[in-house]
Amino acid sequence: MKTYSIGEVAKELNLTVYTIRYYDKEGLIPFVERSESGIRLFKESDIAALNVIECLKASGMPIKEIKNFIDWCSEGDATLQQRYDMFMERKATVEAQMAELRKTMEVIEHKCMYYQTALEAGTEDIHKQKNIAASIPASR
Amino acid sequence: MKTYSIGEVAKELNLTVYTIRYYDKEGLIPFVERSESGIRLFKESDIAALNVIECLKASGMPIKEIKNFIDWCSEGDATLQQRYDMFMERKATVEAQMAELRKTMEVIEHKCMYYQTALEAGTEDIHKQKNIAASIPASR
DNA sequence: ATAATCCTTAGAGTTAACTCTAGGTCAAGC
DNA sequence: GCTTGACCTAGAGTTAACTCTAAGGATTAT
Repeated sequence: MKTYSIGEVAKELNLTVYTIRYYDKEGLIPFVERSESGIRLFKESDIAALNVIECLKASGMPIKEIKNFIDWCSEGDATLQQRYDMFMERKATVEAQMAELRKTMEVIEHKCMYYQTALEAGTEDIHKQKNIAASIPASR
Repeated sequence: MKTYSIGEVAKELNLTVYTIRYYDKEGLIPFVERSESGIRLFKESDIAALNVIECLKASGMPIKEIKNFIDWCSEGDATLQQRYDMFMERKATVEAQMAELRKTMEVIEHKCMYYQTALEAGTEDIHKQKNIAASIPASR
């Protein structure tokens, strides 16, 4: 079976070798086998597992919680429920993150328009005028 | 004009007073005025500014870059172009983050289904069977 | 066979963003 | 007038996730 070196895996996953060794130290990839001389030999399935780890990381999960999941995987079918629950919870947090990003985007888009208008006018005062203008009728 | 204490602002924005003081230390809120005895007096507009800061933070912008923006704001109309460019760039990065979150979500949803099937079968082997089954016709 | 370029470990250093502590000052209520 | 709780600063401590260094072993290319 073909295997890959840590450098090859790092390049493929856009990680540094330091990061992969750090993940190993933290117990995220206990399944990676070694050559007689101690060199890590990554199988295709190990790379797939690293991709899942990257996905969990992208979902905002801290390394220690990812380790829990990896431990559950090693424990077999007895932990299927935990793993299912974990992914359902991940789904909920990612949905929440998407909702927050949409809110953030709204504010940013509003600011883009604000500065576009200000740029066209050559001054930010154009926005302050709005309120002054609105107050004129009352002052008449 | 009504003002608010740091504690009131912290509660309203769901921050700690430590965090707000830290932002002040980092130069994010130089416009907040003080009482004679040195106590911070937050105006409504200061709270609005903190909301923009929170928005930039939510977009993944580091504090030091947010400070650049705050400095530009103090410099007036001469920096309108920079500020516009900055928000346009923010818009692009938030769009990229949304795209990545969508990818992450796909993987997670796939995993949810994977574990649902495994739970129903009582074993993860159900997924390994797929490949074995697929290889049977060839082995006949 | 020897240089270059991988790989290994243990452990120290870095960075961002808080988070807290110590030692004070200040303002409101009893 | 005194206690209580919120405010202040300077600076130390924490945490997560890397990131790198030192010292050495293995593999490949000429």
